Amino acid sequence: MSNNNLIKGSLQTIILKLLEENERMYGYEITQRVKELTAGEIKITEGALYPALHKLEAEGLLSTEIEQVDNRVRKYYSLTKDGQKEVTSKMSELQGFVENLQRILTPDLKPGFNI
Amino acid sequence: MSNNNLIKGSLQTIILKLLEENERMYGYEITQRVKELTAGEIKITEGALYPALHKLEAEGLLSTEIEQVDNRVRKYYSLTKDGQKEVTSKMSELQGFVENLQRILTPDLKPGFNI
DNA sequence: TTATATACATAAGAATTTTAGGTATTATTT
DNA sequence: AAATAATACCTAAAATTCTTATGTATATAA
Repeated sequence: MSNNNLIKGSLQTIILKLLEENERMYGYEITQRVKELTAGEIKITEGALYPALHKLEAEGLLSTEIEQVDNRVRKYYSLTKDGQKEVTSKMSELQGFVENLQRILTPDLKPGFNI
Repeated sequence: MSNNNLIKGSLQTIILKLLEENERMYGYEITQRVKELTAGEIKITEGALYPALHKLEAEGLLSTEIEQVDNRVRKYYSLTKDGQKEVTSKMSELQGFVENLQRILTPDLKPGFNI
């Protein structure tokens, strides 16, 4: 796990959104899914991921179940009720931010453009 | 000046891009332009802006001229040669990151979608 | 005359991430 | 058989970037 740049601030949203789509996932699985979805361009570092998961759990947005698979411990995360509400909120926050970014960075384009 | 959050790291790109479009700008002007372009939704704080400008100047991407306007000091920033190259690089980096973000967060959509 | 706008700046603290380590099992390669 | 990579968790120091709070100073508006 290493190098990307950027991502700062969007990691929580990524975690929550992936869990909205997948019911439950474990940490390592999240890193692999992101790598796969972005053709290896975004690599979630473990030093960023695990503290983020622990924080979301401490905030009551995620719950955990530990399972034994092939003598290896897996810690599965799922959205709580509060977590489910938070996904929507965090997603529209991020979407709004990206739209504003585009307004700043591509001043020629009008609303409703293509990337 | 207050609250935004999200995508820490895009401030440098914003500064460089605005200077690519405007030849020269001073700090306060940048905060106002961003506020105006985003209908007040993104407010660049001075505590973030000035250190960022100083850092870009220290890296040789920006140059400065100080001017007196109505008894008030203004510090105008312009892109250096290196700065001009860096805009392109930073812009495609950010654009690529946003595309990857969309791949993670909107798995239904195919490349070339609308925001 | 008091507050707001313009215009710069810094410094403490918070939040997030990178880098670098650590443990342990299983699978693959040499 | 031994070494490496992959799977799977974790933490801690340092770096980076941002917020919040302050400070200075002039001009304008209430």
